[in-house]
Amino acid sequence: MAAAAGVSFKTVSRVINEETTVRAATREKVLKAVRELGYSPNHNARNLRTKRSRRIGLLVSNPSRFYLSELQWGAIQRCQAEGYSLAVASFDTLDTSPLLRGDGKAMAGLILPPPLCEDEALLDGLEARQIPYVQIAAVAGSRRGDCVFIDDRAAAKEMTEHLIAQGHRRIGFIGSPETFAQTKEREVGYREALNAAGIEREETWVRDGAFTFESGREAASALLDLDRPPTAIFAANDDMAAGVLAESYRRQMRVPDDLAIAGFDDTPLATVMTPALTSVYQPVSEMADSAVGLLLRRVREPEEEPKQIALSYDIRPRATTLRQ
Amino acid sequence: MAAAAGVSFKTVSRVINEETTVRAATREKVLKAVRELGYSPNHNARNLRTKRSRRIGLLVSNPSRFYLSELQWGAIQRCQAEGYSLAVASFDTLDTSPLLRGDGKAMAGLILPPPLCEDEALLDGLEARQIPYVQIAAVAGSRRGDCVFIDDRAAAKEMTEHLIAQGHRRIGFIGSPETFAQTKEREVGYREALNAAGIEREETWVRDGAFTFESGREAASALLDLDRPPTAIFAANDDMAAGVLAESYRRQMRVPDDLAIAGFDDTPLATVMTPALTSVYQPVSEMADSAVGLLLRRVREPEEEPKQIALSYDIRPRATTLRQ
DNA sequence: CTTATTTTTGACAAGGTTGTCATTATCGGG
DNA sequence: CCCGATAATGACAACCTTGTCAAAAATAAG
Repeated sequence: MAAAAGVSFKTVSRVINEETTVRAATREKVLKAVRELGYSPNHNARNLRTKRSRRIGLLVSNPSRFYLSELQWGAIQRCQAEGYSLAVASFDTLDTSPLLRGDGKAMAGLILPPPLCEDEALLDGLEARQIPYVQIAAVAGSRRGDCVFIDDRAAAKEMTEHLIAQGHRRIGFIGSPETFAQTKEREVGYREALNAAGIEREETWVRDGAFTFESGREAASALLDLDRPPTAIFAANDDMAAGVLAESYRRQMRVPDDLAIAGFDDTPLATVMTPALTSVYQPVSEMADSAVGLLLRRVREPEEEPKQIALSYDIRPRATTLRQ
Repeated sequence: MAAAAGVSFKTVSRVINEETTVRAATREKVLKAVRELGYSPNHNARNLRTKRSRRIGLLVSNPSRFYLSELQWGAIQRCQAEGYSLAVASFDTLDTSPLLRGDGKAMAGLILPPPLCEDEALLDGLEARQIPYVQIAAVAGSRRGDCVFIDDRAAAKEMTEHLIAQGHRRIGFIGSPETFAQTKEREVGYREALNAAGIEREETWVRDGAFTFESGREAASALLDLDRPPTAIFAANDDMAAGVLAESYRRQMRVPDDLAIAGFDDTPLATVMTPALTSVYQPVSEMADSAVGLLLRRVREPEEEPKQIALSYDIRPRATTLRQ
């Protein structure tokens, strides 16, 4: 390669790395040879020498989270634009994850979607090894480093307000057990909206689900069996909302007239259901883009203050809450 | 590291690579030091020296393909089990894809889901560069190398037979334009089943869709507007089937009594719809597992004959076709 | 046209690993 | 207990880059 251009391999290196100390004529000569030979630098040798890597890792623990594929797509786009590549790995424990073994610097940084973004032990381990990371959608209390998120509480509050605006006073909520902080935030938003509207909330209106269609259906069944059942149900994700819809069909209730239904996440499911599901849209691929941006910033400026970026959500009212 | 075990770094290398020429006592000594120091080999140095890579690339062009996330999950599991890592990249053209630049051997091999698996130019390029690849779900005519697939034609035939068994004689099909080979295979299976059952098919029963919910709904609308509309509609994917269901709601038809609906792919959507959608299940994560297996085999034995693995599909009859 | 200064280029080492080959340790047999 | 054969280990080079520093070339100044 160097021979083809009639220069030393060091000069080639300089051209590749866009150093300024190369004469224009020489640069042209090298670039021409690069094109003709289809040369491109060896990543392994590069990374070995510089002890840096141009790879970003996306750590996943639960593939069913709908937005992983969209998150990933966004991350890929940005990574490639920046000359990085994206590796995806499933995460078991800090020690067994192959991404964290290797020479530690196998990855320039890691993207941590929930629930990993709230795994204290993992974050500790990463900090100890000085591996940059970005938390995706971590809740307020657990934002330790760079983080990208939406305000789940405000979004849930706004959605509940939407239901209230549709004339509902008895509104059920299907959430999750204590351990899922993000869902708990959504529940808090729901409560806040009811309080703000002066609606006296009954404890029986809130049920725990398990994020699945079936758990949503069961929770809906319990809610609708109440003596004075809710006229609207807000589920903390779309799958559970789909379960609510299924239960309303079973009971031959009309949606939204007998029962209004709202979901959260605005998964592809929402627009494919019949009637279409009112839901909260999150700009997932934008989140991914920002996450990669934060990661690269930290790679370049390791000592900067952590930055936490709130992106804007969007209530998407559809047929399950809008009377015609 | 070598010092800690009291041996040369070469002996450490031998232990790590499980070479047989190390005495048991020495091996133990080294392994102990490895554990204590949390040592693990530097991938870059390794790959640099061996000119091999322990990374597998998953090339994607269209993130909306439902099964990508499941395919990927299966691939990750197998890769990690084999000590490989998985990189995901979006593919534009052969020249611009960063996976193919680099020193060519940046990847041990590539997984090509549709429609990339049928991109002749891409396959040519990979063969020229001697980069191993596996085609996922390529149709019969375009299986050039190692390939993992299901028999789309037989599956569609079987699904159509299921509809016939439910008493349907007028069965519509929503497919795709000529260019989507896999969908065309499904259409052929559908035709075969009708022929085999002695049903005289009418040309108007087949409509082209665009894989989306909305295109499914439109195609269904056209089919149901026919003078003698079909009593069952088989859509070539689940999204379009969901569109058919939406249209049947709009027309206040009862499913499956007035109209039976079948989909293909058995996406998460199928079980979350109401009523649940009859669909064709593909063992996607098993496909991914096999694909990685084929890739590793080719890495080890580059000259072996290409192997083409047909995996078994499964008709999943649900409420959209089963009368109670 | 020469010298001093600055810009551009090249030589060499190093990064952590594996392959090759030489050396050392161990074992079995006399 | 010694010798030869075999098993285990180590020394050194190489993989392809980049960082450092010295050398060469170009430019400016006199």
